[in-house]
Order: sequence, then structure tokens, then C-alpha cells
Amino acid sequence: MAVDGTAGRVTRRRLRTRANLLEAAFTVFAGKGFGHVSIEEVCEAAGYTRGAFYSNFTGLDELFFALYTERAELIAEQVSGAFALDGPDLDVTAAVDRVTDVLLLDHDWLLVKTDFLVHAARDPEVARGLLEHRARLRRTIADRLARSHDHTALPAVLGGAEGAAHAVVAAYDGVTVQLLLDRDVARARAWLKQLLTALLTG
Amino acid sequence: MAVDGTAGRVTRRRLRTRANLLEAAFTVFAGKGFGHVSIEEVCEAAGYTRGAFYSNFTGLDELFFALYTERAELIAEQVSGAFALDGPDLDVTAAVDRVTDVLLLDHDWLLVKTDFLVHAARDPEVARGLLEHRARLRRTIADRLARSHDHTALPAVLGGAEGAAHAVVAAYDGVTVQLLLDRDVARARAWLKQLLTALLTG
DNA sequence: CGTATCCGATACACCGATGTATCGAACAGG
DNA sequence: CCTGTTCGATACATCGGTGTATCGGATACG
Repeated sequence: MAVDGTAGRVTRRRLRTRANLLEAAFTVFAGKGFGHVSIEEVCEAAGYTRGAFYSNFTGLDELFFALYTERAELIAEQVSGAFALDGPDLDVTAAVDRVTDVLLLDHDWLLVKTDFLVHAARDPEVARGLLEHRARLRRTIADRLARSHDHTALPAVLGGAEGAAHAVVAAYDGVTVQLLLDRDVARARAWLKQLLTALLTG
Repeated sequence: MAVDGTAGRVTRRRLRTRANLLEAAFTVFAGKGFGHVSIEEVCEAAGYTRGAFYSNFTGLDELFFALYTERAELIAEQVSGAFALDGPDLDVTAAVDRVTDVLLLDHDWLLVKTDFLVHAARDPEVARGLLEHRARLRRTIADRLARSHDHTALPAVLGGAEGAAHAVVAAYDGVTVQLLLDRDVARARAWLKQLLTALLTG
């Protein structure tokens, strides 16, 4: 059995191996891409055999999903946190600075993230989940932006805070692509900051 | 032999099968993703056997590269064309309209394109090629934007026509991601238009 | 029409990965 | 410490894909 809500015993060892498998999988996925990775490779990297794998997951898909959601949740919290540090009124410029500073722009993570994107783009079920995740993130950002002390600062073309939040995500996605190719993190941060200021204080 | 500059004979049949293989590969790649596709699947979809394949390509990588560059070149021409239709002076608003109208936003193509992106992101050699392609496209856009009759129309934050072109590409990439997930082409077009106007006429 | 060449189908040998079934060892609970 | 349960290693059968070598038919050209 792989995933059972009914935990017979608490099993301490199991959690360790599961975590080890996930961490090893991240490295392997980042290196070769989800599509080109075999179960054996993951096990070898983690120092286990397939027995351990099949005892914890039903297949690569399940592991991949678990891996992604785990890390994505973490990052979403980071972004929310960067926006949340303000008082009741939001200073857009300061928020932009904080976000671009704190945002995790790790090449390996971007690789896995994009792998997951194409995976989701082919599976409506997975796409649904990912869309909801993105919608929640946008909602958070929109809420913060709505508290801006100068509402007219947001360009009207975008259509309010909702549109602005959408634009923020789009900018992030756009920067991601370039960063995936040139691997220049510093430039990406600067560029993201430019884009965001152009979009939010236009 | 697979790729020889010295064409012994002109060979008409060969070109057909090669084209057939490429077209079939596009469908198969779009459906399952580059990483999950076997040579046999491509051959079967095209109505050939592996013999034909190995006679035309050295492996899946080469075919994938050929497939991508072929279509990417086509699209780049479309975009350039949309910008080029103007007279000596560029009407930014009109150009944005044309681009968003003409731009190919086919879901299958976006899938393949993104697959190729992650592929390139892991292979510096391929990444180089892709970066150059993107740079050429940006250059074209920047040239057009520089001819705008009202230069001050471009937001200063972006840093001139170069920056603006960069922003256009980023916006396109950003919209691509959302479109991959929700498959709403009409919305994507409208959204892209909003983004571009916000960026270029800020 | 003849023929030399090319192209792609067929057959073959070879992994590598998969999933399952079984077994010994580790571990929590008493 | 003892014991029943759980976890993960090992062994096995199987399958699908790979790449190559060879052969027959198609095709361009004289």
C-alpha cells in the first residue's frame, strides 16, 4: 500500500525514507527532467532500492505531484509574507523591492516547476489544481494591492487590483523563461523589478 | 547516414517522409510530451517503421530540434510581419492590435514550445541557440518600436526600445503559461493586449 | 527501358526498466 | 527482552524500446 489515511503505526523510519526519496527526486528531476527519469535512478540517488519506492509511492507521477506541491506551497508563503509585512496601507514600491529580493529564483526549482507546468498542461485534472493554486496566490496579491494608499497609482488598463495581480504573476512567469535560459539571477531580479514597477506604477 | 551536406541525389521521396515524420512527431510530442515519447510511437503515427526514422535522423533529439526550429522560424516571421506593416512611423496601439490578432496561440504549439524550453534550459548548447533566436526577435521589435512617432510614449522605467522589446517578450511568455493551463485563447488574446498596452503606453 | 543507387521495411540481439512476490531485518509496544 | 507488525531489500518474470545489419523494392537518370 502506498497512501493510506489509516496510519496503522506512526512509523518513524518511513517518514525519513519518504523525505529522502523526495529530496533525491528533486535533484534527479532537475538534472534530467521528469520525462527522462526512471524510478531506479531516483532510488539510487536516495540510496534505496525499488522496494522502498513502491512501498511509498504508486509511481513517478504521484511522487512528482507530492514533490511539487510541497515546494510550491513553501514559495507561495514566501511571496505572501513579502506582501504582508506592511501595515494597513501598502507601499507598492517597497513591496516590489521586498518581493524581488525574497523571491526564490533557483534554477533547479524553475526547471522542476516548468516541468510540472507542461505536465499539468496535458492533464486537465492536474491543471485544475495548479490553476487553483495560482488563483489563490493572485487573490492574496490582489488583496494587498487593494490596500495601496493611492489607488489611482494602479494603471487603469489592467482593470483594478485583480488585473494588477494577474500582471504580477505574468511578469514573474515571463522572467522565469528568460532566467531558465541565461541563468543570470541578478539580471533577472533587476529585470523583474523593472517590469513590476512599470506595471504597477504606470 | 542521417545528415549530409553532400546530397548525392535530390531524392524526392526522402523529403516527403522526413516531412511526414516531423508532422507526426509534432502531434505525438504535443500529446505526450517529448520525454515520454518513443521513436516507435513517432514512426507508427507517421506510418513508417524505425528503418525510415534512423535513415533520416540520428535520434529523437535531432528530430525535436529540427521540428522546433522549423516552426519557431515561422512564428518569428509572423510577429515581424505584424510589426513591419507600418509606414516609417509606428503606431504603437495599432501594432499591438495586429500582433495580438495574428499571434499563433495554438495549445499544441505552446506545449511543444515549452517542452523545448525546458530541454534547452538543461543543455547550454541548445540554450545558446534559443537565446540567440529570442535576441533576434527582440531586436526586430526594438527596431520597430524605436520608430514610434512619439518616443516619450515608451515608459522610461523599461529603458528605451530595447527594454520595451524585452518586456513584450516577457508578456508573451507570461500569457503563454496561463494559456497552457486554462486553454482560453480568447481570454489570452485580450489579456495580452491589456498587458502590452499597459507596458508600452504606460 | 535498363540499371545503379537510394530508401525504408524486416529481423535480430540487447539491454534497461517495470511491477510483483517473497523474505529477512528493523522497530514500536508491552 | 520479546513479539507481532511494518518496512524495505532481493529475486524473478516480463515487456518495450533501442540500434544495427541486411534485403527487396522504389526511384532518378541515361
